[in-house]
Amino acid sequence: MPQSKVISLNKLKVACKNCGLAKLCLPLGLESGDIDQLDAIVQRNRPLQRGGHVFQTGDRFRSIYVVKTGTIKTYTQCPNGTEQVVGFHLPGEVVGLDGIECSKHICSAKALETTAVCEVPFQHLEELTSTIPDLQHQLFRLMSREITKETGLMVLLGKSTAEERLAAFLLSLSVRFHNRGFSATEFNLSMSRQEIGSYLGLALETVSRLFTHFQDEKILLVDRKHIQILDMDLLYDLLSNQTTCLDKLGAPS
Amino acid sequence: MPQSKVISLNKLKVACKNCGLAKLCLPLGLESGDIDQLDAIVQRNRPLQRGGHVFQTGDRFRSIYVVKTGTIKTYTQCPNGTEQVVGFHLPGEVVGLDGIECSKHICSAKALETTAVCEVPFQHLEELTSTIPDLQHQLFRLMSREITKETGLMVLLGKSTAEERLAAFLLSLSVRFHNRGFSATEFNLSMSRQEIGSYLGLALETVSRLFTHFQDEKILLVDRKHIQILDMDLLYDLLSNQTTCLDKLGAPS
DNA sequence: AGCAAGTATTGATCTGGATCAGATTTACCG
DNA sequence: CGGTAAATCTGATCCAGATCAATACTTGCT
Repeated sequence: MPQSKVISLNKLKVACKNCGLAKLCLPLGLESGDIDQLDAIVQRNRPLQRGGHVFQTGDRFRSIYVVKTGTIKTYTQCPNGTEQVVGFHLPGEVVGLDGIECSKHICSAKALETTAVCEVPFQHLEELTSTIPDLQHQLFRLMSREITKETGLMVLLGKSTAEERLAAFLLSLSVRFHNRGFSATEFNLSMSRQEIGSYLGLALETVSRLFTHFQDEKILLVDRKHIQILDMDLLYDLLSNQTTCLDKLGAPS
Repeated sequence: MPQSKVISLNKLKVACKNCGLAKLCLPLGLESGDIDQLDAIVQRNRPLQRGGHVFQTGDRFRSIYVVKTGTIKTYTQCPNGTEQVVGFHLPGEVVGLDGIECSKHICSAKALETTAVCEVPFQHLEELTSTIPDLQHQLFRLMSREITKETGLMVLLGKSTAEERLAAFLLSLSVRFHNRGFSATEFNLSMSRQEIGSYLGLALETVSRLFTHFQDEKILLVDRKHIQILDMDLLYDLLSNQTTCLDKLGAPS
């Protein structure tokens, strides 16, 4: 069916094929024709405002979502009202895989800033993975990464000091930004101290103090949400007796 | 090809079809013929002695493994020599999924007692999942469960007190034993206090003291590795202000 | 602009659980 | 068996980080 040129171009522009994140995302390792098939099932809805939910705890599981631009945090709500952050998700990272098991989401996902996500209906995806072995393999790899990432965080939470946790967190962000073509040494945090603390199992005051401390040590330059890493080596040194390699904290291999 | 009756019977005996764990394992939801196909690729090697390794960190990833009898612990080694336990795996639970991403294992898996595992070569499994949608779905579910399980543990490690952690651990074991047809209130721990502590992010002394404390409170009866839960309700109460539902700590939904 | 509400910093104090140390019990093995 | 190593328990001390508290700084709202 013929379509107007304008629409075609528009579609082309947002296609997986032309997406800068393709090598971090589901299309990795796929042939051109296969990417087109994947493309056909991906839904690109209008971007979420800060605070908007991708899904919430208890929602029926229908799709997985890939962050295109912006940042997503995933979190669970405790009975006493407090929330516990379980992940921060940068462009190219998948959210919602937790929902497969019970056909409903067991955490909530909300945008920390204006954020665009690609929605991939899971039933369609499963049909595709049956016929495209490379896609199946890539989905297994993404899920496996999710597992290793969380294992790494468990180790970090189980054993490390506050200093080591924040260092690991910053280095993880640094590596992930770098892999997405951004600076490894200078970036903006899209999450609050409170959220960082919740994620790392620390009080927000401790996070704040550590930023000050890292600044005193000339490791960082901190201006509110803006972070500049002055001495990458010192930051790495803080992790020297950790198992936790950065690839287990969200950096792709 | 005809085979002697003895061998046939023998094979039948260990077939997935006749395995009591089938409903916890890969065959869940599969039709009879499909189970046979799965069965054909499963390798059942001789049981491991206590301390024997299923795989070690850095090993090339070839297979995933399902515990048939016994217990497996997975752990990582820190540069300073200490080890960090990342999981305990009971019959019907899968180990090795972490290896998919980088084609090598990022943790080690060792038997805590005499343990039999079913080895499932992953390449063969991927070929099968392409042609058996139910099997593909079940594998996705198992991986999703792994993710939610670890998320639950992260939350536990991030926020909870020592008491809450041990309570959650014991209840998780209780539920899992129960699902496997064993008593929910009386069981033997196959791991040491040290290993429990490592897993829960606690010192072994703390674990020991908590067992004593739970016994004083008439919640448990502890005799070395033998545990009897006297008051299940009190144990649950300790978790009352936790997000962590037990299904996130390894209990199937 | 000016108020209100959230967010961050900094200081003072307190405590849960780590660490250190010793005694006791249990498992292993020649 | 007895002897040695490993695991467990228990007590005493200490400290990293939580909690409480007060003060700024930011941001949005009317």
